[in-house]
Amino acid sequence: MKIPRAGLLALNPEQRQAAEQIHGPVLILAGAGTGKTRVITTRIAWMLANDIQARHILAVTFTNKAASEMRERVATMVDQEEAKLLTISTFHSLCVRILRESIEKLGYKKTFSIYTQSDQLGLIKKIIVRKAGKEENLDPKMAQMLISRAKNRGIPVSESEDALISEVFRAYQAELKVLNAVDFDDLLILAVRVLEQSDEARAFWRRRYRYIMVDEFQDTNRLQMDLLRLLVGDDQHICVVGDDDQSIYGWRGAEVANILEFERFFSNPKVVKLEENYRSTNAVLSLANSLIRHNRNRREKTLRSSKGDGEMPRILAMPDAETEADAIADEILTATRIKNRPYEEFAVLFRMNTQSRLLEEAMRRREIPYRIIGGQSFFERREVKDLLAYLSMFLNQDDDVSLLRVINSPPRGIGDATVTAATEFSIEKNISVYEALEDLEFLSLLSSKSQGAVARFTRFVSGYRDSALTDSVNYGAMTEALLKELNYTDHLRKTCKDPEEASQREKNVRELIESMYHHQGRRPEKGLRGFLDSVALMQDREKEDENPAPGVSLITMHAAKGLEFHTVYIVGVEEGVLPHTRSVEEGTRDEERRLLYVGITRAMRQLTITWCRARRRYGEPLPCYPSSFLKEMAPEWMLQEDFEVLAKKPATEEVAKDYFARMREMLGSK
DNA sequence: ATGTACCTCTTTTTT
DNA sequence: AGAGGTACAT
Repeated sequence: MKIPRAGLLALNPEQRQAAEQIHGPVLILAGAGTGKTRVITTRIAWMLANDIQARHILAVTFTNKAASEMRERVATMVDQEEAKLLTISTFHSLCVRILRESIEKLGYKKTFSIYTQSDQLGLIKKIIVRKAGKEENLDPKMAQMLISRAKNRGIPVSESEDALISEVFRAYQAELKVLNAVDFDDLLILAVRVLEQSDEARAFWRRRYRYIMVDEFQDTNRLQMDLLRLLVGDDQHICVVGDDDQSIYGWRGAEVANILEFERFFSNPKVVKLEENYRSTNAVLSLANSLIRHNRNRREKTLRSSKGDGEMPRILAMPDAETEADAIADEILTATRIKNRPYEEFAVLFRMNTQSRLLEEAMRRREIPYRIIGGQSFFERREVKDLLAYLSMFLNQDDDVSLLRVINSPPRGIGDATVTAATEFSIEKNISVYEALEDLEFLSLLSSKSQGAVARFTRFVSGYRDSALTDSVNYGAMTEALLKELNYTDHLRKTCKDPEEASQREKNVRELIESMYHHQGRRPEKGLRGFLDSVALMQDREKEDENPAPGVSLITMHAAKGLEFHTVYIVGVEEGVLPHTRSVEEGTRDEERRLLYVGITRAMRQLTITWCRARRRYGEPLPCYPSSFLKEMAPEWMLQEDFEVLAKKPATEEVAKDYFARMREMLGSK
């Protein structure tokens, strides 16, 4: 009881109001940097102090990272044992939890596999080839996007515009069911369906979660809203926290309407606005406010802070992206050397991942440590995916995608011809590929050499299957045995160009196994299945509880949401990049504006926005122009400069002093 | 069955 | 400029 009181006292009046309102629908409009996480965690503590049972509280986030952060923050405020009983989870893991319990009501098997984006893409590619041959130039990524969009909107197949895509869609969905697999969208769709169709399931889950909180509510899509409405009981204890100005996932189906028209879904909510910003200077906030004002259709908010005006944000024109990267890297190097500032205080934000390459090179040349957030996820690496596919195949024998991935990697004499034959046989007989491989009729079609190879493979798989299916299996040790049997290290050395790559991949394998032991130790009850589930849902680029590498952050504006840095550079703010050409075409300029707004509000004290006069595209140089957003922002809160002019200007006294100080330090440190 | 050389096409953001 | 896929050679 003491602790939550103290927690409440640390809040401003609006925050406190938000935290104390624990009954009925509540909408908290939390501007950037207004202490929203603190409000949520205090609110949870307050609920517990008011004798609401921990097991009845559910907090939903979008990312694993947000969930674990919240878990940690709550743990510092409340009793440890109670904290363990709280459910703090992402939408997707919540759905997995519901489905592992109740999916059989929908005629699915409980052992279903979860297909990640890349599994999904692989399957779609295969179906396109099968349905359309290669003549049809149907982009699999495009198909994937359309399918996902249709699924999220709940549009039946026939209504999709394109006939071919709708055929692919139908085939894809049927195939998933045969494979006993679900994709990310299915997790939500099926969870909603279970709750809709089964009174028993709905009652069960409503009884379980009586108080629900949702973070980053502006990012919820239709399905997530459906899920919430089904989960929220008659007493309507739901509290959502979000900021419509930071809604940047519209392209993934997020509906700003969920927050803009919250009253439509839950009547008479208590609405609290948080506008006191604890992160940035007034200069940064004024710039941000002046930009976001240009969006229509939003809940009016004006951020303010008591930090003073601070340093003037700069808008810097650069000749090209190479110079841009070099100039920023130089400046960071100087600041760290002279002012002794840690690299962690700096971040460079960009619109597209491809922009990170030049920055990385610039950092590397100067030996500036950096971390790229985003990029290829650990679990998407080839060697990691391979091993996970083996495990998934052991667990779900209908999982053809995993089987086909590993059937000849490492090579074991089962070639394309055999694989194609097995696939065709399985389709014809309506059985899984694995069953086809065991089928005597199928085997009789093969040469005796292939027969031997296939028989060796099925014997190998069945050798692991039984132990994989045992709940208490030590899967870390099992995987190590598997590695040895596969001679996987040799395989890596053979298939990698240079030994350096091979050793990096070996390291990744090692790390995967470590994370298995780790998971085994922490959640022993969940078994191998639980491990694979959490891995599939870990699209998060940072691995579980990995201590982040120190250094300058190189990060997309999307991935930067929720983070803050003393000094922020936003690069490539050009018409066509931000706003991106495609967004302009699609009529989503407002969302691009919000994206820049998110970028700006990451800065605590120093902000620099740069744009280039030229940029390479497909290797060709292309002239560029400053983003129209730059003209929308308050000129009195920005310093507009041209890097080329600046570079030629004779050094001012202070700059010269800095320079000599830097030289001295560099010489002295050697 | 495996490896290599070209050729294509690409660029948004990701739970 | 780079990745990924295809065609062809070994």
